[in-house]
Amino acid sequence: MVNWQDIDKKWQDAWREDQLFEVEPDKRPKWYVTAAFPYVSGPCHVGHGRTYTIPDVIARFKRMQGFNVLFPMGYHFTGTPIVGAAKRVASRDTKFINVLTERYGIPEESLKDFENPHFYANYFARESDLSYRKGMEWLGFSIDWRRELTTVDPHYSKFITWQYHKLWDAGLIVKGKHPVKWCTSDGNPVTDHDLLEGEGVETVEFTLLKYRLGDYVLPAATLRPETVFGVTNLWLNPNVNYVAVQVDGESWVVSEPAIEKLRQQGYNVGEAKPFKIDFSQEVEVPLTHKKVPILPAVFVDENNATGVVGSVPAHAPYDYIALIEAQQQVDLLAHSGIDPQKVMKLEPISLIEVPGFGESPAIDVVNKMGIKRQTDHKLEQATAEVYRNEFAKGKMRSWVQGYEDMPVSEAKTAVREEMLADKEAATMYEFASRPVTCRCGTPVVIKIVEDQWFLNYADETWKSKAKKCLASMKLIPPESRAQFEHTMDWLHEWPCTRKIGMGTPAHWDPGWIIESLSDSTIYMAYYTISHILKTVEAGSLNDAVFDYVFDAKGDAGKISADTGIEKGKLEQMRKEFEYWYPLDYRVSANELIPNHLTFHIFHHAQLLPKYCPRGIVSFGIAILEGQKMSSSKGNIIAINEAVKKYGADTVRIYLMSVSEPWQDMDWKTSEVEAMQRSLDRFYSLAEEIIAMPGEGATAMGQPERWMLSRLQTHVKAATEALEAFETRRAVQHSFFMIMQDVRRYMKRASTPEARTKTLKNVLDVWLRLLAPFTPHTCEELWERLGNDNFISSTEWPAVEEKKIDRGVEFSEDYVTRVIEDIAKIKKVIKAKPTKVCVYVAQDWKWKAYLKVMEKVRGGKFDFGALLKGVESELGLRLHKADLSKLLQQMVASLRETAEEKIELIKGVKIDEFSVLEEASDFMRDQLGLQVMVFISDDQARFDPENRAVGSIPLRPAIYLG
RNA sequence: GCAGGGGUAGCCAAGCCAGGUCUACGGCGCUGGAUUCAGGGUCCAGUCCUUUAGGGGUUCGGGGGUUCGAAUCCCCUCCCCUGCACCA
Repeated sequence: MVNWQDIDKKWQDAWREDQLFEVEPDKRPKWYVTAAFPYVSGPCHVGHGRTYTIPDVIARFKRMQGFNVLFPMGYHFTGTPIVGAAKRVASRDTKFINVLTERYGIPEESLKDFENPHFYANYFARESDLSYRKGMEWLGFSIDWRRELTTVDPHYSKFITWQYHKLWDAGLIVKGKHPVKWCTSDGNPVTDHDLLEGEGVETVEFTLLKYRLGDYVLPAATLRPETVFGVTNLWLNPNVNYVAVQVDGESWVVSEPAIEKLRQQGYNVGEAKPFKIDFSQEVEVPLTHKKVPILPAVFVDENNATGVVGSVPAHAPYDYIALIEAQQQVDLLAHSGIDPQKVMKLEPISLIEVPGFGESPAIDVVNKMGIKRQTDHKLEQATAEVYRNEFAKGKMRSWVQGYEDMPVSEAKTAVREEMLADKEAATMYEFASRPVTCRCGTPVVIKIVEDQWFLNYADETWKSKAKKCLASMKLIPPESRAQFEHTMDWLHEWPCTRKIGMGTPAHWDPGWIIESLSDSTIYMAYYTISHILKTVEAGSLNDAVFDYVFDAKGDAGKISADTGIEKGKLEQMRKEFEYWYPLDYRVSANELIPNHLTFHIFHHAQLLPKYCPRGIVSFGIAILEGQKMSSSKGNIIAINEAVKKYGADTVRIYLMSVSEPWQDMDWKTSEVEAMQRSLDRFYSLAEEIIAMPGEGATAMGQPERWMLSRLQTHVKAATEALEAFETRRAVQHSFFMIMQDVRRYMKRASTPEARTKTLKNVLDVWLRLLAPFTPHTCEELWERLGNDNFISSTEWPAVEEKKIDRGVEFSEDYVTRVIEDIAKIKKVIKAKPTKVCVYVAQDWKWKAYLKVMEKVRGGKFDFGALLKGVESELGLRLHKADLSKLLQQMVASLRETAEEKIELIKGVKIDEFSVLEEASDFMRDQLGLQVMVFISDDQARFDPENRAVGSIPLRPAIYLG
């Protein structure tokens, strides 16, 4: 058994002592990669391990290719979750405390410290065994730790201040209103983490259509303002208490719960008085100015928006059903003073035309689903179906004045805007589903925050710069480009400040803090100078310093005099930045494409326009035994546990081989254990090879040429794979496939001397191919192989094209195929054979075969002509029937053969007899049978059942006896 | 709804862009055998059905089409996952 932990430590120490990964600009070409720094709200687990192993593997690969590689790391402290977690500790949230104490082993008595967000963050950033720093060190990452940063470092804040000065000056920061989830009891915005129920619920924007009743306004909430043309009546719930209330100088009638919502959303709301609904009255529809009745309906929910609903039965299943019900019980309605005549006269008014539906989509769907009552839950589904189809495929009917034939998707905003402009409508936000409740138990409302600061990603000039940058970038996987493009088109103002959390205050309005997705867009540039900044007083940093470093503005001497920073340091920083930038690859999760990764491009395009990033790799998510990982619930495997149990290299190579970076990754313990055993086996095999005596020069036989050809095939494939970040494919070739080939070769080698020489040759290349994945193991074996340098800084194996021998590989495949055929027959027959005779096709059959090849490739051909041609050209005296049968077999087999392979067969001109002769010992070992090889027309052959006549090229006849 | 991704044998998963070498890489699991053999490890073999001579049949979400030939190309359809903003 190998002691992985000892090997890990030995080499991690050696790399550190040698400062192998602490890099400075030099003559070599540079290669710069960063991964999104972790948000340090919990332990470093195997999901993070995967995220950071990918750049490390590529960094190691590039380093071996001769690049000067920079791979830095930092920690994200900014934002609310860390503060939120600290708060949960302070409030002694039982569930959360249990995770911390029981799952993460934090002693009860130190919980007090965790109430401090800084302590909390630091604990998981670098202090504890669960920390990112330790996890990354234990995995052997080739990080330049001198450049480590956190986003609350005073130096970093200076950098962010510079960044936002530039954005401010460019006019890209704007002020506006913004809806947030708000707890009226805490008086604070709430994040999803703060919710008791209603996590992930979306906010929808209702249009309030102002129906008029004398001096009163009944604001009916709708998501579909364009249907105002089809209104037949208004719905109010007779069981709901409505109130009259002054709203922005008008008298609105709404349900009671709506009052507070309107107030939070910036309306000037006065005193509320009870309002008695008089169902005998009629209201005036906005825009169309039609008079319509008010009818009672129980489906109207007082908690949804205003509790007032307009009725469009032709296009809303709820409205249609409610209307039918009303018409079925007009007598009852009469008690409320409603004129039955009027109700009976109401008819759905269709205003939208949808292909595939009749006059009224709502009626179609209701009938199809067999819905009879307004309390039927299927109405939800029916509504969704109608809305979806009308929005996607519908257009306004030609009678709708001003919107004739307009697609519904356009009419929706157009009608809304017209009505808003005429003050016939207003806006109200509401949750898409309820209830939404704060942890404190209070219902959450939507508040419109005034004075919110936004980054104006809608700015067309900025957008086009970003798009130009994107167009020049390499994206992995390529499919992500569509997503980036879509995001760029759709992105508009992004709220860039927060009231709570750690971070850098906004210089223009210090009550606000730059939020976390806005202070992490160009920190890759900061890494290039981070280690030098650490030797400088944060207080001495100003915009001029950063302008000089990042934009070559100003004079180093003058800046030095103004700030007291040594001129040499300023120049060194400028040099570092120029050398390392632009960034070669940014690696991050694909869920960050809609924000962080796109922001990264935007900010570079604006602030460092000469240094557009060159590429982005987007990862899939990580799951654990099929379950979503969650730090706050403790459903994770910490790096620290994994490394202790399996060793760094098993974890690394497992993470890299289980799926490609952009696919989802599932950590499965049983497979990790299998991986560890494989690595164990590899280690013993390597030791065995190293211990093989001597290395005398010797002739290379067919098996040796095959082995070296296969090796080169794998070198080539692995190199191509790593260039494209395909870690899984690279491991498949570098580890598993070479292993398979070596195993076969060891049984096949022509002489012990050739075997030793070949295997040592293979091992030398093999270790280098594996070094990016399993660097500790490879260093150890590299040393044992007698090398005195680090494998981490040795050369990546070059592809030796001339050793790739497709002919040899084809011959070996042929041997394998023959063995398989014999084994198949052996399995199927009853008797227990002791020997096998193999009869390979004689010369004339090959000639005929090549001839068939010519004919078959074109598709249809004249078989009779072929038969005649072969017969006369080769001067054969066979029975026509026999020849015909053979040729037909050849045709059938060639028909199924790919063009490429046919070319190979023609090129190789394999000598079946000598190939099988040479391999006969191997065949004997594999089959447990004595093996004899004959050419089919050999008169002296042993052939008791006259099988040889049936041989065709590449498909020898076989006799078992 | 919008955008993106995906459905492959017991499970995970490759192949699909550039149609034939695909019963379909690899791994896990399972079965059998070997091993100075502890039911562990390692090694070998097998793992859709069927077959006493290398054969045959049925498979790649469902349906249809193109082709001598389709997991791979085209059309339709069903289902699943992710993101959609103040959450990093």
